[in-house]
Amino acid sequence: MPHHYTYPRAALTVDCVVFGLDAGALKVLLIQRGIDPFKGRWALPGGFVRVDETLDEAAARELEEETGVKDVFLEQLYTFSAIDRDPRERVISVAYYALVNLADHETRAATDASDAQWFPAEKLPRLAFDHVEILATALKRLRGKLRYEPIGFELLPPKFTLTQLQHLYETVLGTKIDKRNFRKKVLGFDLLEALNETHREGPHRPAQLYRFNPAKYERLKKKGFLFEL
Amino acid sequence: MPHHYTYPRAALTVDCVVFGLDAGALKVLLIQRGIDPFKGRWALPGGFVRVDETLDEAAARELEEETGVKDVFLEQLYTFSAIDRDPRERVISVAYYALVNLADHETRAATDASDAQWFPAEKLPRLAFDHVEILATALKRLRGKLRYEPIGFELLPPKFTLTQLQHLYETVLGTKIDKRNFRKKVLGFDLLEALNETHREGPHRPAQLYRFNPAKYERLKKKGFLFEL
DNA sequence: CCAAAAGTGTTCAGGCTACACCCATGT
DNA sequence: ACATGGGTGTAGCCTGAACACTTTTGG
Repeated sequence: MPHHYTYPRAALTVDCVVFGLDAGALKVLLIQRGIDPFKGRWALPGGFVRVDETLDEAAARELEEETGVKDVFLEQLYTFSAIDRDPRERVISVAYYALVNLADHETRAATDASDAQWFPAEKLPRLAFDHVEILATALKRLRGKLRYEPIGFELLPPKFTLTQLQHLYETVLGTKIDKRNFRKKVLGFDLLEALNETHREGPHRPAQLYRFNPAKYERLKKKGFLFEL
Repeated sequence: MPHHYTYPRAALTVDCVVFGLDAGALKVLLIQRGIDPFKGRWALPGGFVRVDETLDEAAARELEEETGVKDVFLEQLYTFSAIDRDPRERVISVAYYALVNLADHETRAATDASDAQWFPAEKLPRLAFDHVEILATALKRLRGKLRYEPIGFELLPPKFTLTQLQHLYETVLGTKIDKRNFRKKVLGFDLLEALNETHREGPHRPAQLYRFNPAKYERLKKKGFLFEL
C-alpha cells in the first residue's frame, strides 16, 4: 500500500466557471489575482481541495468564499491535467460550471469593492493558467446541454416570461428563433406553469409569467421523455 | 504558495471502464485484485497517477499495463471523490471509458492466464470500491453519446456490416430498430463507404462490408452537421 | 394616438414510422 | 430444396419551418 510520502503527489484544485445572463448577454464571473503567479490577471474562482471534503463541496466552498455566490446549479465539467498548467508545481484541476440568476448575484460582486467582476463571455480579459481552455470547454458544454436538458431556467429568475427564455436560448446558442414556434414547443412540454402574475415593464403589453416545474420534469424523464429544443 | 507538506493531499488514481462487444452482448473488462483492500474482488483497471504524466497518459498506461489493451478510443468520464471511497486513505479517482473492438483484444485477456476478464455489462460480479457507480456512469454516458456522435464504430472491426452496426445500437440502447429505416438513415449521412468486399458467414447471402470515414465526419461537423440516431 | 413588446394559427415540406417480400448463399 | 440472414420501397403521419397581424400597455 502506498504511503503518503513514498511518491510525490500532484496538488488538486477546483475551478468554477460561473455563467450569468445580464441584459441579454452571457457573462462569466472572474476574480483578479492578488498574488503570483499571474498576479493582477483575471482568473476563474477556485482553490485547493481539502483532504476532508468532496470535490462538489470544495467547488461550492471556494465559489462562496471568493465570490459570495452560493446555492446555485453547480456541476462537474472536466478535469484538466496538462503538466505545466501551473508554473509552480504539478497541479491538477477539476473544473465545475455554475449557472446563476444574475439578478440575485450581480450586486454582490459589483458592490463588494471585491475583486470579482462579471465579463461578457465573448469579450474576456487575458486569463491566468489554462483558464481560457477551461472556459471554452464550459461554454461548449453549456451550449450542448442547453439543447437537451432544461437547465436554462437556472439562468433566469424563478418567475420569467417566455420572451426572456427565448432570448436566453438565442443568446447562448447564437441563433435566431421564431417566436411562435418557440412558444408552441416549450409550452408543449407541459413543464411550465403559467402564474397569475404578469411582468410589466415599459410602454407595452405586460407579459405572462411562468415558473419551471422541476418535479414534473423528473417524473417525465423517468418515463423516457426527452427534452429537446 | 502551498508547500508540498504543508497540507495533506489526496492521492490521485485513474480507473478505466473498457467496453467491448461480443456476440451481440456488451461486455466490460475487469481485473481481479491480488491485494487488499478488496483482495479477490473484481475491479476496473486503473492505478495511481504519476506526477509527471497527464491523466490521459496515466489512463492509457494503466490500461495497457493491466490488460494489454492499447491504441483504443479512451475518453475522460468523470472524477469521483466520495470521502470514503477507498478505505485506506483519501483517494480521488478520475474515471475514463474506453471502446474496443473485441475481436482484437478478446484473446489477449482470455489467454494471458491473466487476471483480466470480460463480463457482460448486465451481469457483473461484485466490484471493489465505488466501481459500480463508476460503471453506471460510464454506461449512461455511452448510451447518451452513441445517439449523437458516431462512436459506435469504435466497438466494431474497421470493416463491418450494417447488420453488425444495427445490432450494436440495439444492444447498447436496448431497443429494437427497423432494419430498412436504420439503413436508410445511416447511409443517408454519407459517412460510410461501401467496400469491394463482402462478409460471408453461414448459409446465407454475404453481407456488404462498410468502413467509417472519420475525416469526412470531422469535415461535416465543422459545417454544423449533427449526427443523430 | 403612438411606440413597443406580447400574444396567437395555418400551411407546407421533409423526415420518421410502419410494414412484407425477394435474393444469395451453404449445406 | 430449404433454411438463413441480406437487402430493398412506399404510404401515412407527424413534426418543424415559415410567415403577419392584433392586443395591451405607458407615455
